Amino acid sequence: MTQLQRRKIPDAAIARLPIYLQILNNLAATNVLRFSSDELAALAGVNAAKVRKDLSYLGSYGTRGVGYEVTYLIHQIKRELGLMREWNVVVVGAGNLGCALAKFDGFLSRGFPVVGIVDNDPKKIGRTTSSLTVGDVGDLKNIVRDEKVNIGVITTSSAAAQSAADALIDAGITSILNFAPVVLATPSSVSVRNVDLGVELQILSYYEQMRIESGSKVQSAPQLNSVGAR
Amino acid sequence: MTQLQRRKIPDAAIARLPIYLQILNNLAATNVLRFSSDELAALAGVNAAKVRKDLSYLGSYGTRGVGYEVTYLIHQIKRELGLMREWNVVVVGAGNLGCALAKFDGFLSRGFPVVGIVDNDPKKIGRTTSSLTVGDVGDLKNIVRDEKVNIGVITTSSAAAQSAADALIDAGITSILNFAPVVLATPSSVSVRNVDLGVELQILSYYEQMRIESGSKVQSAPQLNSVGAR
DNA sequence: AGGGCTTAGTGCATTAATTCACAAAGTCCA
DNA sequence: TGGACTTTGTGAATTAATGCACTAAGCCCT
Repeated sequence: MTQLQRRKIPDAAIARLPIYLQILNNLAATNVLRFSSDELAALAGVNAAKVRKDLSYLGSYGTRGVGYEVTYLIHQIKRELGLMREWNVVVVGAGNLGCALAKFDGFLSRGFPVVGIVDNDPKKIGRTTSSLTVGDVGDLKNIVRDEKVNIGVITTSSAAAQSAADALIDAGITSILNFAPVVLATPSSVSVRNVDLGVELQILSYYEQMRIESGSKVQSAPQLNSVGAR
Repeated sequence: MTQLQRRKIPDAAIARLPIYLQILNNLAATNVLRFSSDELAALAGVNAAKVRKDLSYLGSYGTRGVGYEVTYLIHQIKRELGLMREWNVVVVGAGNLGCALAKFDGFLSRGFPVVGIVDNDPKKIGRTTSSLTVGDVGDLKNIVRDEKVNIGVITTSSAAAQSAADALIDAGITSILNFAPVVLATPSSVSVRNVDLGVELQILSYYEQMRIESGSKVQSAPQLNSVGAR
């Protein structure tokens, strides 16, 4: 039961590491060599103690009185997050959003090349978007095998999302990023993260309304998303 | 200091209400009249006690031994989230993602009509996407005033995101949905929510790597996002 | 060499969120 | 009418996350 599974890093800390990484990459690009927990905290908009605690989960890579080395920490965070390699992505659903994501260079630049895009609509299959041709969702299994896909992105309508998830899981995918506004039923061995743009706006509207009702004396929304299903 | 600001609902609960709402809308569409906390919990993938506690923040709207009424609860959640009205949205950044979002009917259908899209690139200004013409980011102030914009969506490059945020804030916007992978510096009176697709994938990759390393005996990612900045 | 300064690392108190578990309140049917 | 059954609402316990505040370490300057 209690396997060692490396170190147990709290989920909340894991979710912050990518943000630190992004900031450190910026620092590296401007030739900054070192940083302190205070500096990173200011840039990330969090508490300095939290930064130190988060980084301490990676190991003791700082130097007291000095700080942390930018490039070394980048390396350690990438190692921890599994970013020493690329993870191939397939997009299911070739609508507006799916095509935009397939072209989106933010994926490739962060080590997540989109190697395929599929749809179930014969009118869309065969179209070319950037360097990819829309495939048939029925070929998902082959695509996953041949292109060594690790992550599936669902950008179908909500009606089609569950069968898209089923197809991905059937093809052996265990990590899914879901943009459809539905709660997917998946085995617990599969990781799902939901990005529901409507939900985000609705959360904003709650805090916006609070501000309006109480004469703007109200605190603002937490920047965290918490699509708290499952 | 201690103003009554309505009821104080925990942030974590607020973030779940939109998901319940989405599920209840589906139930209503299939003519379901009532539901129990157990049923909603199963559909949302959460614990039943959590559902009851979350709903209890809205008031005591259930009936013991029976459950909750679908349409009545929909009404209450919408009231609480500020969804009894529409909130107008402007998109800053008319790239792939910005244009896809401007067309995205998931915004309008949930009460967030996109009433404008702007860019700073003269080559993009004047183009028409769906029913909108790309405006000049310099006109943001006028657009916000004339179109009664409540929420700004940033889909610029990361380099341009901060100045986009500054322009939105200068125009009087207090709610921002940010897709650029940077931490925005904003006054605390402004609500910012970040959707960073790269971050989501990196979180997935962490759990995917865990599974691979420890022979797939590892729990999966939390479905919540926690872009824990600020 | 040593004292002052800076900053990481962390134990501990606090706060927030979750979950349990049970009493209260209602339905339904004989 | 009454008793079995269902399901809410919520105190209380538990777990997770946060943030304080102090110790330990290393740098720098005289």
